[in-house]
Amino acid sequence: MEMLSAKYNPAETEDKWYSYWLEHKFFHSEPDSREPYTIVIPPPNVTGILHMGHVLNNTLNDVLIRKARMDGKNACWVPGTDHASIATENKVVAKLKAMGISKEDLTREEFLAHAWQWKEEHGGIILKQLRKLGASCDWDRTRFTMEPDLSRAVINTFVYFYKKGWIYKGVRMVNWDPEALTAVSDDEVVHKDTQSHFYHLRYYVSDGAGNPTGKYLVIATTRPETIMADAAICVNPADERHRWLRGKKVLIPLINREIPVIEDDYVEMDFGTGCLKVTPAHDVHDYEIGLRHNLEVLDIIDERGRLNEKARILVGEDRFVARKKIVKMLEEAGNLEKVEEYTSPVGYSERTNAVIEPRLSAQWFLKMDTLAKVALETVESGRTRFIPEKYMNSYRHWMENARDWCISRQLWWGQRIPAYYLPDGRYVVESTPEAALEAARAICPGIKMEDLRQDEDVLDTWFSSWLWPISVFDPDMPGNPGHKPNADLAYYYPTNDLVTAPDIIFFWVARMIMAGNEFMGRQPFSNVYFTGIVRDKIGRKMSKTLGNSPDPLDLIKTYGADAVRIGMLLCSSAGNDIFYDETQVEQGRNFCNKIWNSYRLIKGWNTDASIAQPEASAMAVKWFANRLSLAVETVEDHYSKFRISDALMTTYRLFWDDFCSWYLEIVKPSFGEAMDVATYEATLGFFESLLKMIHPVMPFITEELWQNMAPRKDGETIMYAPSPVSNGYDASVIDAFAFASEAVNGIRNVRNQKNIPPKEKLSLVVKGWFPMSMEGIVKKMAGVGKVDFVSGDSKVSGATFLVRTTEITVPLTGLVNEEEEIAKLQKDLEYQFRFLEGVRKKLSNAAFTAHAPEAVVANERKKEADALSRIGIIQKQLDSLKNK
RNA sequence: GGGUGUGUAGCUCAGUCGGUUCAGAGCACCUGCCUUACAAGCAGGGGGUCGGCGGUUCGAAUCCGUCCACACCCACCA
Repeated sequence: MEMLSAKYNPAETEDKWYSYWLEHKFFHSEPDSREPYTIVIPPPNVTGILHMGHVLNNTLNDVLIRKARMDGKNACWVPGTDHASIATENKVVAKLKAMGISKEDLTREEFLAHAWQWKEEHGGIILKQLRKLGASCDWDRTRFTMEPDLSRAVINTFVYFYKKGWIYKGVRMVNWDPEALTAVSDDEVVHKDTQSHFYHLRYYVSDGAGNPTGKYLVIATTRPETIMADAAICVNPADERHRWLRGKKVLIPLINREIPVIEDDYVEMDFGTGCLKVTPAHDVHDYEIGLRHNLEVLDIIDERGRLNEKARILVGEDRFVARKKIVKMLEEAGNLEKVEEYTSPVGYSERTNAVIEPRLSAQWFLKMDTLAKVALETVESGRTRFIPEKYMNSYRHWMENARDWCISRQLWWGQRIPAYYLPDGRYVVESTPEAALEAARAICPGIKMEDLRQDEDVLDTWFSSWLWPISVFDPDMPGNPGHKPNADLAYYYPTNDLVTAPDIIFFWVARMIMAGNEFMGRQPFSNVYFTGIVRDKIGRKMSKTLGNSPDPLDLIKTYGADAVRIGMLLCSSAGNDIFYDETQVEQGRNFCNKIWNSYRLIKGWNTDASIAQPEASAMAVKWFANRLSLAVETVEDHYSKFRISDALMTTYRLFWDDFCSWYLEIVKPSFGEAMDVATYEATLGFFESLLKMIHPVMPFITEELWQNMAPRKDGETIMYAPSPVSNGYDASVIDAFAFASEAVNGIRNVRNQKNIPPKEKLSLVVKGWFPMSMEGIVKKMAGVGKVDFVSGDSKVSGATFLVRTTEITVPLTGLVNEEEEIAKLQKDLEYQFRFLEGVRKKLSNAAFTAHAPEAVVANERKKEADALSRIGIIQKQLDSLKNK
């Protein structure tokens, strides 16, 4: 074989192996007799592009799915995209605007044609990008939430709930986005403290004939532009200050419309002036007061946030412009008493950042009570587990307070609500126009198709994505009349793990649990792993506007996909935000290089059957076999608890420290010499096990080396090589090696301090316990030629150090500075005395020996004995140095 | 305003049941090395009052209280 380059080159290998995997359909899954392991991707927006959050999420997904595959499960990762109605419609509107086309000038059909074209151009880019990351999705199963199949699932679901009586239409105060021209759900409103003003306005008491008397009351409002819609002034019935107003009428400034003064407990006496203007059409709470007092609802703001003709003044002005103007008018009219600076929470649209306008409109709602109750129970019973568990609390709070879900959106991009109106205003809900016509004829014989008008609204995007774990397998959705059993659904559902960000716990996770329970009678996934939010290294969220988000594809190009995956995983403990730092990707790249070069070393070795296995090598093989088993157990434990970064770190250190720095250095033959066959084969075996352990996190380099290290047939892959298993381990071997490595460190330390070149052989005098099996290893790793084991009374001089209670001396006549040696020993002695003092204090405490468990006390006694023994040794050394 | 969570080395984090020579890891840093796999490397090293205070206990990074700082979620004081 050709010489491998000194540096790993990811670009060359990644495309090659990804194509190989695709070619052999290694990612594809079909139901069979194996245990299934299923993940559905959190579908990214169809027109989105890959950002660091996706990298994190999909790396974790890929690690889990690859691990499961190597564990022998039938692993299926279903990819796909979300039509993201508001986000996508906004993008299309913006694009059309740039082309000089306004949405209003288009018919619904024309607009949708543009939208679909946009989708064809940009849709799925993100899925292609995921391939660069190594994501092993079953691409044959790729889904899109607005494809015909999944749309059918959505419509059927709507009809299902409507017929169940859980979907209803109602006029409600909704969160209106005047830019997107649609209602949005409560969850899509972001409250931000906003600097504004508190205007104190005089309302004069009417004389009964619509003329102002000299008396007035004062209200405080942040929205003076809505006074024309006032229906009453409200005071608290217990408020003495305003008793005189009872039964009076007052006049709205500027327009002089007469409104009553009413009383309601809602009004806080100590806030503002104690007088509240009630504007039922433009405030949720005012609307409720209006209902209680039977007040007129006067809507003076249009869908774009402009005053309409009902306002009588400032008609056509934007609400914020109108606010400025009306303040001036009020001031001139003498109605403005004062203006205060004021900060209050204001709702903004998550999508457009427009200030939300509370607005009355007819919307469709889905009842949440039963769905939420069952969904809460699913998580509380542990059928779905949250990792980390802390999200349980907010989940419970939300589920216990879930309000009915406003599922209609005044958009075109999405599934159109299957409600069909008759000319008389009645409507029917059916999954197809034909069925609707039939239903309509039942209540209105002779009606024709062209008489029916379908509802203009579409459904909230989440009303399709909540079906995702079911609909990707069976778009017909169980629960509907005539539904046939579906083999895929039966096999893959419920899915195992869901990896997602915590900010969509209510939008998506909770609702999938609801749909899963409703249609399947059980949870859609067993575990939900919440990732953190990816931030830059100084803690800011990654965003386009800040420009602090690297392009993942650039990173992959520079460092390689494996390195990017490692960089992401290194800093990702579950549930904590991720502070992304490019140095972590560098660390990943360095690790790739380390793996690469260790392989170059092994590959360069020649074997010679006539060479006997050196003792040190035999011991190293024995030790590493044990060490490997221990690590496998640790890693498995980490995976079982979703501690992915810990699993990675354990593997990383096993490879770098134990395998490269210790094992390979021990078995490495001198330059130009051959190696014995037994060691060589054991080494290859270890290396393969290590590659398999690393593969889920670094798929490309491990496939490359695995393919290279032995002849492989076409169609073979490390992807399906079984995960290494533990054969159990002998703790005494691992401990003996640990002792040996401490001894080696001590000797190297002496070498460093005395400036002894590495090639110069040292001799060693050992007093005390020493694992004889490790002698060869110590000799090789520390450059030691001769070891003398002597009794405790022997006098030795040189550089001395302790390993546990064993005294090891490097005899160095000439090189040892006795002053320094004495100072060092004295310092050590002091430490030992302090330590002993602490231990004895504990032991002399009667309460301690009485209360503490036997094992703890015994351990303290051992500590005492060890300390005494070490003190004895050090003192003897000091004596011999001083008496010279 | 209410709730939840976090605070351990310069940075990112682990630390399970209160007790192992427990104060750890990785990175960064310092010193010495271009030693024939790897300078993207090797060998060695320094560094923390476990956010503050108080309590429980024989014993506290760990449990309780309180305060401080930060983060997130929820929320109608017009």
